[in-house]
Amino acid sequence: MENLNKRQLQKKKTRNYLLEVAKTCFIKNGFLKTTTSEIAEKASVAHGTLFLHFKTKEALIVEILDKELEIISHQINKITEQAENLEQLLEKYLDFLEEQEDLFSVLARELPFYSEELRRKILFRESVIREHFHRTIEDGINKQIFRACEVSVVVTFLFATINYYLSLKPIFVETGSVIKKFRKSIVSTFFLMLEKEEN
Amino acid sequence: MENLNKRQLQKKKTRNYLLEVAKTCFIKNGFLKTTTSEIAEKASVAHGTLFLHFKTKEALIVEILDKELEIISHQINKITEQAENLEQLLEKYLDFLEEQEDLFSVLARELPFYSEELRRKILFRESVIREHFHRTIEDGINKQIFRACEVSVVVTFLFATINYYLSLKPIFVETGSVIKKFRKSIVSTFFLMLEKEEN
Amino acid sequence: MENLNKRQLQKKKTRNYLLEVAKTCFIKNGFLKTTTSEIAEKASVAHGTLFLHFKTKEALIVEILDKELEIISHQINKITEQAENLEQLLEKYLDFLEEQEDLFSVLARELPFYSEELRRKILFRESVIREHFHRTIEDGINKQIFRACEVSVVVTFLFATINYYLSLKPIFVETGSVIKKFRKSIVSTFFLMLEKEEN
Amino acid sequence: MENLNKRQLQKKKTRNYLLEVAKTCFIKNGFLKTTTSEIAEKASVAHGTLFLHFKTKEALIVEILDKELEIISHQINKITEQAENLEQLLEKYLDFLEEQEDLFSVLARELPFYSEELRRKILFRESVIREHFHRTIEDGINKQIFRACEVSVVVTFLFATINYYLSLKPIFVETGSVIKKFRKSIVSTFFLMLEKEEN
DNA sequence: TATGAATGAGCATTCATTCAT
DNA sequence: GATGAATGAATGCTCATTCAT
Repeated sequence: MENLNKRQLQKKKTRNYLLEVAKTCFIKNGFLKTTTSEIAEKASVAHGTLFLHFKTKEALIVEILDKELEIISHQINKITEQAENLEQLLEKYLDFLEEQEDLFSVLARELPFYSEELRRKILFRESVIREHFHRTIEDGINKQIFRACEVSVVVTFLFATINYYLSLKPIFVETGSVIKKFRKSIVSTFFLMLEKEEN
Repeated sequence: MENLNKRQLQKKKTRNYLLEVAKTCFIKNGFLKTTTSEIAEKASVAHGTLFLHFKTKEALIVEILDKELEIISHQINKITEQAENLEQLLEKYLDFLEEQEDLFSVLARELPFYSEELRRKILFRESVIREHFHRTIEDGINKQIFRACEVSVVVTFLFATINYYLSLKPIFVETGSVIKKFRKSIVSTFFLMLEKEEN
Repeated sequence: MENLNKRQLQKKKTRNYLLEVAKTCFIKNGFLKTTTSEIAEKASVAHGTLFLHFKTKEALIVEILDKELEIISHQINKITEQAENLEQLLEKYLDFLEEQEDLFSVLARELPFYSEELRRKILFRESVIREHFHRTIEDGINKQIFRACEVSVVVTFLFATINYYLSLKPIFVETGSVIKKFRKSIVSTFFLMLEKEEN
Repeated sequence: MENLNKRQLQKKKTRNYLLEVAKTCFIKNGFLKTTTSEIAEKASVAHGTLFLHFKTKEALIVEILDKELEIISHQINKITEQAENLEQLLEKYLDFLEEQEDLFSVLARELPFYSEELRRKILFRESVIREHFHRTIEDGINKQIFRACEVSVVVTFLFATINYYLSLKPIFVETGSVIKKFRKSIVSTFFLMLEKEEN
């Protein structure tokens, strides 16, 4: 019994280590340019071992992103419950992106090149978050705090802009966070689309 | 001497033809997926001939985009000269993008993967039209037609959104133009950031 | 002591179960395409357990076929005892093949790829039934029922033809039995070699 | 012009050399077990060079077999014209097989494992030859030289038997030709199915 | 100058077998 | 005895680039 647990533990440990190493590689060179043998070598396991834990390279990517996206999904859910207004929601979302900025930067760049399935998964997770924004904005419009607008397009403007900064990160900052650098501007400009002039 | 000129002429002709063919391939599949032998074959020249005219695949990409960017520059200048107000400017810019949407779609997708040099060149051309938006908006603010705002960020929101639709074009439309599909929404939402409420 | 016996019993049970499962896999995809991990998975034992019972994949094949050949031998003996003439012998042999056609189809296909040892074993069992055909035909010749001929070659013609239909089974039938489909033709053509013209 | 010819010549030379080396490897180890890198190594060219001349391993196999089968097809056509009777036809066919026995031995063994396409091609060539036999036998029946029979099954008995000896060649002879060894028996037994008793 | 045959490092994936637990 | 994680050599195939002709 204990023996079994030890084994399972060891496997999970290796698996998690591989995920960790792979994530580092992916962040450094992107998913597309990272090779499976590179990951195996950096993790000091045989090349074949990688495929024991993950059926394909694609599956490995999915695993990493699913894990990351789920975390963010959970945390966003918490925030939506806690966040009392749109500004708080946006600020918290930007906090998350900033924390994992290197990963999301790669994602923003490479998304159009992923397989249909992977793209779908990523966009689905994003859409969940988008929906929170959507609802909060609609709420504000109904309460006449925000101006009437095409809500989904407004949300697209926001996500597109974040995506833009992330994907071109190396152009905007030599080191450090792009989100941090443009956070204030993003937030204030975003609210231009929503706030009534007298505010 | 005349012989030499003839040769040079022929060489230039071949070079231009190669650029033309390569552009077609590029638009169809993107530079990353286009192979040098594919271009050579479609141009009916030897594979090696390509490397006689262009030292590397990267150099070929640079050359094509340089040429294309020249044309784009001209057209942008025309647009900026003709447009009498911001709305006209934006509409004409979108007309222009729609005309060459396949090219810009590839560019939007692949930009982050190009070399620093190439990226800089492309972004420089973009900055020309951007600047015109910038000036026109500032004008409007000074004339109190538009609201006060961080002009450069507002412009980034616009370009980021256009970029977003272009880069994910296959997701948004099966066939036809993304720009056409979202033009109205883009324009009206963009002006939300600028127009005073009573307008 | 009793404990040990229990263990040995258990081991034998597992071993037999593995043989059974492996046989199923073998019949479905052939030995060459069947992987050891596939067998282990289907038998719900660890991959390594397979190699505890059978030193190599080859040894496993040998074991399975040995067991199967034993059964076949018994049935062949039954056939030879019951059959009163050549026609009955052939019909009963074809019955037997039809019953286990999937197994014999794989065997016919893969025989040339097995190890010398294994091939010898299989061919030895075949030679038992062959011999019976041989004797029965010789009897017929002596009794002047059949024509004079090289008996062993005539028998080879028969077994080769059966083997041919079995090994190319998927070409001859989409579903169902090849033996059934060609049985009549095989029988009548086989007797062409033996029967006197006036028959 | 001459330069061009030299080039083309060199390419054809390499190609033919690769075919030659590949054929040797295939005869030695079979198509299935021979690897592309093994062929390349033995031919002293880069691994990639193989794929310059032959798109896939399958294409290489097809090429080799097509070449061989075409030769035999042509020669068989000649013989049919020349051969005045079935015996001559069969003897000449066996001559061919004997000449290329090692290759046809591999073919007989591996045919069931080839891709649908390849199998089709091989069986098509064989069917052309079969047809000659078919027609010649039918002729003989009409002329009342041969007995009435299911001609196609009789032909199958012949080809199946040849196939059987070829595929199990290593069992029947340690060295030398199986066809040679069993030629006489095959011929005489085959004619048992056809000849009238008084002949 | 133009050619195009040749290169060879690189890729994701498979699988019988081993061995520490 | 049983496990199953780990191994690593091997596979068919790609493609930007080179260089002898």
